Amino acid sequence: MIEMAILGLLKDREMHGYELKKELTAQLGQFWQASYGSLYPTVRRLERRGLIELAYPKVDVTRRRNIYRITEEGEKFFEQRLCERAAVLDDTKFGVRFAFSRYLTVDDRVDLLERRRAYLLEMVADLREKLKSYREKIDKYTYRLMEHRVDTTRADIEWIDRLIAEEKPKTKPNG
Amino acid sequence: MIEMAILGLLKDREMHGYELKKELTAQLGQFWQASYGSLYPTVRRLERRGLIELAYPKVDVTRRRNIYRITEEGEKFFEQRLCERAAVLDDTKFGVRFAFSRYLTVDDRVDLLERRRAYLLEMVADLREKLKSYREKIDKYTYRLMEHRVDTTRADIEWIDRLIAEEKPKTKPNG
DNA sequence: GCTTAGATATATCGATGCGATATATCGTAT
DNA sequence: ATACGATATATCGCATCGATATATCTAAGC
Repeated sequence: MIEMAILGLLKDREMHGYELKKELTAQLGQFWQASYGSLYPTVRRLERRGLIELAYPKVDVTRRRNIYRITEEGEKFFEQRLCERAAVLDDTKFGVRFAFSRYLTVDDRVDLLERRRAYLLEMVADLREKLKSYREKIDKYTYRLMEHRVDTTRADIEWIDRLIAEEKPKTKPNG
Repeated sequence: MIEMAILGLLKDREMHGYELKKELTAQLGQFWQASYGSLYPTVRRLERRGLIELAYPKVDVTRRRNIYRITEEGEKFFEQRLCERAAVLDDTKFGVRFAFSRYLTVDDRVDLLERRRAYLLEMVADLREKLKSYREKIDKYTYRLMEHRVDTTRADIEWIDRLIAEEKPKTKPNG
């Protein structure tokens, strides 16, 4: 997912590693702790694969800053992955895709939201079933944690419903 | 964290790997996807360190099931880690600790909840500041994601407040 | 009794990610 | 001058993930 986040940020403008780290923390820090240990190796990997490249090769030697830009191939890769139907849409995967969903068509964005919605509904149903069947068997605090997850997931679904309602009129102007 | 989860489960009763995987998914599946790729190596590591051991060595050869139990050393390790003050109390770290908080004293449990509360309050304050200063600078969907996080985190804090209120009267019987 | 299918059970591979740390330079305040 | 905190890149060892291989057990259908 860090690959996608880096490509998404570089699609906006050229950046160097340290800058990417700051932006990742600021904009997407809710989903994971962007560490140098994953950032720099991933940047290298993307460069090796030709998905990004140095913007001003060797010019900024004095400052030792490596400023990167996304390549055409990188853009293709990014856009393909972005609208790809992922089997599991957990918090991180959904978060990164939604954060860059300005690069999706309205239809694909609504589709993303609806698949996330389905995933969350399934999770709530599973948890509800477990809460019923486990009631006396599991620990009080584990039980509380499951109840809590049901509550917050319901709030998530309501948030998604509002977003879908906002997006949909554009595709199907009717009610 | 999988180490702690495995030790916590084995503190209740003896289990083999496959069973551990099922319990992890059922009880703690909200926090991470317990995969075989992390489960079996972790079990091995815990065995090598003497924190768990085979319950019936070589007896169940026919079924090839390795049934493990926690050792005294494992229990010590588990209890120390459980009440240890972690610098960061993200979802996973808090979740695992809370799920096994029946092994904590009331005071330590309240302390855990209050540290999680402080962590979440800080996160909300950070996000609020970012929402103000970034308003026009960042993308609409990234912005929505941050708003969403603020909302759900507030719900989280309310849940914690209710739990603290439930726990506290036992230590300080007064209001 | 024979075979097939799905659940049970253990294990490992390569890739990815994390936390800590090393190193050096830049900007600026004393 | 120099001392310090922010900027910047990089790597090490370990933990974790997703996919896959392999074998056995169980139950159903013939």
